[in-house]
Amino acid sequence: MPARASERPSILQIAQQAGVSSATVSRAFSRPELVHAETLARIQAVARRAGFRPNRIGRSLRSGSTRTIGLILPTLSNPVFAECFEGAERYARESGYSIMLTVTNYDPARESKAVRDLLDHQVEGLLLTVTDAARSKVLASLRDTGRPYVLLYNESIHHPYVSVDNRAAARDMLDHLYALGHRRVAIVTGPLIASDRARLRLQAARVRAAELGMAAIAHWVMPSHIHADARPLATGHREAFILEDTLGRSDIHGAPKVPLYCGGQTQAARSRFFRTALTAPEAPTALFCSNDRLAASLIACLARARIGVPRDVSVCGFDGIEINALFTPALTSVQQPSREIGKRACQLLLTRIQKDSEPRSLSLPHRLLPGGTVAAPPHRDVLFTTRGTHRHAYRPD
Amino acid sequence: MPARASERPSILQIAQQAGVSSATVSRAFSRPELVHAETLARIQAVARRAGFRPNRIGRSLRSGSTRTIGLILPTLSNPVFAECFEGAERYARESGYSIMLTVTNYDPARESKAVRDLLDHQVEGLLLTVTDAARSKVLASLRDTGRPYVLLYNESIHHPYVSVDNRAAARDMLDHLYALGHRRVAIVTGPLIASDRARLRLQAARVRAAELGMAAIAHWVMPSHIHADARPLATGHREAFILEDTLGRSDIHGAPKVPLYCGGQTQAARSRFFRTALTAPEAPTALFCSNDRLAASLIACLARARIGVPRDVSVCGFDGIEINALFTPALTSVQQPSREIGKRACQLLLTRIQKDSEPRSLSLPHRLLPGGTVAAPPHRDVLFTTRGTHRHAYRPD
DNA sequence: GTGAAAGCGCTAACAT
DNA sequence: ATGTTAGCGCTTTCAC
Repeated sequence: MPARASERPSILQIAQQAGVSSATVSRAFSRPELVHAETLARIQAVARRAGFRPNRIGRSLRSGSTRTIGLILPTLSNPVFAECFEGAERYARESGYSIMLTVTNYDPARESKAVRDLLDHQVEGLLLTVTDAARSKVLASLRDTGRPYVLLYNESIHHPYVSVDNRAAARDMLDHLYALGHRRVAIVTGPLIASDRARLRLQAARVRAAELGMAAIAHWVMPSHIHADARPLATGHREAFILEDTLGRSDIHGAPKVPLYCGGQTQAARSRFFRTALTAPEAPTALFCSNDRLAASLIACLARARIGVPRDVSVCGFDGIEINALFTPALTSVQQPSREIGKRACQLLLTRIQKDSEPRSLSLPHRLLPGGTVAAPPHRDVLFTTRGTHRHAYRPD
Repeated sequence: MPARASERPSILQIAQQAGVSSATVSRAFSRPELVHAETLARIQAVARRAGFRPNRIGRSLRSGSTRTIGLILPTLSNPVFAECFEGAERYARESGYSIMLTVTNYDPARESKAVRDLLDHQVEGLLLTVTDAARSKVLASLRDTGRPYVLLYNESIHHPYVSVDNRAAARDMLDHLYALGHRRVAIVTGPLIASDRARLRLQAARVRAAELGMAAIAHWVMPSHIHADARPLATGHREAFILEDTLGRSDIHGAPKVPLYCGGQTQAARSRFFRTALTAPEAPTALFCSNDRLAASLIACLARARIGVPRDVSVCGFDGIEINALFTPALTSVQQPSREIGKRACQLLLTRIQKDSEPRSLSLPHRLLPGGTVAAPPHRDVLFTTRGTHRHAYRPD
């Protein structure tokens, strides 16, 4: 019967009851092979009876090692990060490490505070996704502390990271759209385009569009309340987004940098916007969303405006979360190996912690997952007019 | 410029540089109002320059308080738990507490290990969801330690919890189905029916069906690979599930307790199963799934078998996760306030920690969220035969 | 308002 | 194989 919390025994009481020194009890738990079998058994018996387990705070203070790592993610509502967490957590647990986790909701102030808090807890390393690695003050100071850390999803030339090649992934999606006949594509993001990944993808997509001789890519911004973890757009949003290269170089492509704000606060206003924007002469035939949640929301939004996907417009996302396959039609996306990103980042981090090795980065392969939401562009003259059975309804056809 | 990790200064060096004792530096950080303004400023200046922040391991050891709580969840891939985490984490963070998180994948052995590990880390309390609260050995021993803890989602008469009233929620869904004309309902679960919530809902649904004069509720078990976080069914699955009342009473209702295993490993086998099972004379007209992810998988599965929802069969879930609204048609479900469950549980826990108060439980209100996947039952003679435009396709009608 | 001193629970260096 | 000793970084009396 274990003792109650208030009476939790220390190593000294166990030592006395077992008739040995505290050092021997310590060895019995941390390096049992150094202790005589009989002594070990006696200590274990006493410890079990008393409900004793070594206090890791004491151990951490003395040994200087907490066997704990910190994890900082924007949110867990997005399955991308939830899966990444699970990959990292599993690897950490199997390596004997515990995880302290906090979320930032894409707020740089929270990112800074989280880093400080976790360092105060003496985590041995940090795994984190920041909104914008290039502009993050806290990342620079984290590097200066000498504590190992690895970025998740943020590609950066100044910090170790594990990610996919966002530019290549965006290019692949553009190629896919081009191959199907699309020549006018818009990129759709939430108001959180401060995210460096989204910017990287947008920029690479624009370069690729130019290379392929496609029309310049427009940038549409969805209002925040469609996208759960978004903050409101600042007023004057048309000026709010100066898209820059996250890796520090300037955007060399001459495409328009001013985003177009999509619709207002009401469903009716958004429906009007989409019906107008998608029937204009130079309207995009495909909408490339910066992530899958946004893509799913957008499709629902278009459905309410009676705009069919992919019949009237093609839609694709980014992330390749598992739920995509359960939509009808399945969402076309670029899959990131999120679990693997978490796992490999944790592996890199633990290597750095244990061997004090050089920081390294890793680009993991992405995969284009074709779904049913992207098809050849429709002829303009049948847009919004023809009626018929939808190929992808739930019911038998 | 902060010092590198190896040279991280201690309170003593700061004291020396500031010309005060270590006690004063300590006060400057933990109770600054006790320190003279000038002294405080001097200490802060020195600390900033040296990059000093108090080591929380030292503080925890001395003060006996880590300001950390442990969180144990089955998985974060299910948005129910991800949202719950966010609710708890936010409340904890705003109260000055950090969180150590681990997942168990519904494995009781991992649950036990997680509790031990977190207690070793001297967490001040524990928030956890276990597979089966009534049978959990580790919960009983956790209670004996005297450490505060609150269960999430597990309703239990022996432990404090925050949950919805699972029986009432299941009854409400049965009433909803009944009102629409359904008289034969099957419950569909993953192989993880070891979950006490799912058992509670199944049992309450059976009782309600009897009260309403409906046919006895059958229990279908989906094979594991449809449901991401499931482990394989043991062989002899037909005998594997003896459904018992989680709260300790026996199941008084005489409905069949042996579940029916749905289909095999291939899509073709499952399609065959569903087409047969749903056209039988006494076939269910509605399928009540134990959670929303399962319901979404099932609908996709039925679609592949060319069985329309809700045209040929109605389907509903449990949890009310946000993504439900993005399916077409939207998934009918019972909503649990997951974020609120996390928040309130954390609140209860911190109260217990800070005031050493009595353990209390909380039943939060659920809400039936009608979607498009439940409709009046079809006439048997039109089942699988009529063709036509689906009301809920993405494209305009 | 500040300092001196003790010690939280443990481990590591050294001694035997 | 085990004991002795010192001390990790901090907080907390208790004194002044």
